[in-house]
Parts: sequence; C-alpha cells; structure tokens
Amino acid sequence: MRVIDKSIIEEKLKANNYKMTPQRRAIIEALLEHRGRFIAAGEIHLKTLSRHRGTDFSTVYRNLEILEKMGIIHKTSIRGGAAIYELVCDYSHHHHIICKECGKTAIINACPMEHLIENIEDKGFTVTDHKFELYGYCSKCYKKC
Amino acid sequence: MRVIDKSIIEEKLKANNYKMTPQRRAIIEALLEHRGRFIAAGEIHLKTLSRHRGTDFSTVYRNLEILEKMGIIHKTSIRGGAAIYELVCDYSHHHHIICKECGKTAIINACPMEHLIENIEDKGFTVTDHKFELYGYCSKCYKKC
DNA sequence: CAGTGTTTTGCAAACATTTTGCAACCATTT
DNA sequence: AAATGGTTGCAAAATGTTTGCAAAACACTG
Repeated sequence: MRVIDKSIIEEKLKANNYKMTPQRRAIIEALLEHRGRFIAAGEIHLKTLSRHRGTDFSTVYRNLEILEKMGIIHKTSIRGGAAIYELVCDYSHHHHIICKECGKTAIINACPMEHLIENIEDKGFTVTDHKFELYGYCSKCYKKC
Repeated sequence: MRVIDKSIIEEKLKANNYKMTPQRRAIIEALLEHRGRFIAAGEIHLKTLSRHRGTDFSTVYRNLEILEKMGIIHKTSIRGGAAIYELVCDYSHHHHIICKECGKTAIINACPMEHLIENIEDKGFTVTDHKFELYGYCSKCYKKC
C-alpha cells in the first residue's frame, strides 16, 4: 500500500497529459496539508491563495474536478450541504468517519459491502459505487460542544 | 412497523404545532407520489405547483426543512450535488440503494453499523449518525445506458 | 532556446441553489 | 373584535458552482 504524496500525484497528472502549474501545485499542497480532513472548496481556495496569490476560484473548481475524476481526491457533502473534498490517502479501499465540526476524518478499514453483495443483487440494481460514512465529533470538538 | 402515509404526517405535524395548509399538503402529496424515489427540491416545487399554483420556492424549502427535522423525509445528495429528498417510508432503520439516473431507490434492510461499532469507538470519535448508500442503475436505466 | 500546439489561467458573467426579511394572511384563542 | 402565533408570497441577497473567452503558461520539438 503506497501512501499518496506530491510526487505520485504529479506522476499521475503527467500520465494523463495534465501539466504542472504553480496554481495546480498550490492546490495540491493545500490538500496535502489537510490530509485526513475534509475541507470545502472555499477553504482550499484560501489556502491556495497563500501559496500562489491571484489563483481564481474557477481554477480551484476546475482542478478539483480533475483530481476527483482521477481518483486523487474524494468529494462528498454532509447532509446535502456544500461539497467537501479530501485527498485519498492511500490506494486501499476504505471508508471514513467525519467530524461534523472540523472535518477531521479517520479511516474505517472495514467495508460493509463485503457482506452485502448477495443481499442487494436481487433488487434489480446494478451497483457501481457506494458510500459509507459515519458522522459525529472528534474528541476535541466533542468537548467543545 | 407502520408504513408512513398522509395521515401519519398530518398527525405528526399537528403534534408539533404545525398547521396544515394547502401548500404544505401539496408538498407532502408530491413527496408521497414519489415514495421510494429521491427527488430534488426543484422537482418537488414543480409537482407542488400543479397541486397548488403559486406556491413559492421558499415555501417548499421551508417545509422541506421542517419535514426533515421531524424525521419525515431524508435529505442527501449524490456526490456533493444539489440536495435530494425522499419520504422516510417506514419507521425502521434502513439504508438505500439509489439509481444515479432516475433517483429510484430500494431499501437495504441490513445496517453495517451492527458489526462495526467496536471497530470505531477506539478512534476517539463520538458517532452521531451514519450514511450508507449504494449507487448504481435500476434495471430500466441500466438498459438505456 | 526559439517555435509550436495544447493546456491552463484569470476575468467576468452567468447560472443554480438556498436563505432571509418583511408585510400580509389565516385560523384559533381570548 | 383584538391578539396571538404559525405561514405565506415576494423580492432580494447570499452561497456555491460553472462557463466562454482571450491571453498566458507549459512541455516538447528540433
């Protein structure tokens, strides 16, 4: 299991004919800095600005879309709110528990699908992907609330 | 296990001091018509209009919020997109498989949490809720794509 | 290291979604 | 009939995201 880092991401992008720009690098660095934590597009933009001033919001969105399509980041949202993003930290399949307060995440290595596939196939659905997320509070935020 | 219908919802609302208005009724009927299917706020608004013309979008949103807080509907979203809603069809805990094309859902009675609680508690998180959703295509939409 | 084709960017504007303040309304109670 | 408290439509704003376009930047090539 290879943990993701900057060079892996750059390789991947290159392999898909994406070029490395300061903006893109800044966005990736912002995400790396937040490893293990979901953040909103707005926060990513802010962090990116401090690394490469003038980066536009649209650039951030465009790059997040690219990174997501390449499986480098996860996109989700808490109860239908604004989208939040997180670096995929390694290549193994896993799920998350997400702090509703600060976005901190922990990995859940178990995947419920293993036990459920038979259960589902006779519903007539063809399953392409699944989401299993736990929400709650990390120890820090739990004390505050 | 009591399956939800119009009268249950009306009872619940009344018990919480909410009044039954034509608009609210129209919104609920629109949701009932879509039982077993997630729909977006925009669609609910459209359906509501045909039952009670002039109903404003804000009214729809306000009522969806109320219904959600009372546990009558579920709110979620597919990959960070716009919010989608569905009537909670019964009072038992369960999960969904959602068709990415038409929003049709099926119930998954198994809950992965049953087997996982121990696994998670030593991460320092206090779990308040969880989401387990499968995505794919229902038989109809699968043929089309 | 200039030339080339492609990608990427910033900007501005558009678009989509959701929320809010407010005055008016309605049903029920006093 | 006045008062109460939830509810609505309207208009506007806030929020979040996407797009078209011309200019700039990038990775190659020779």
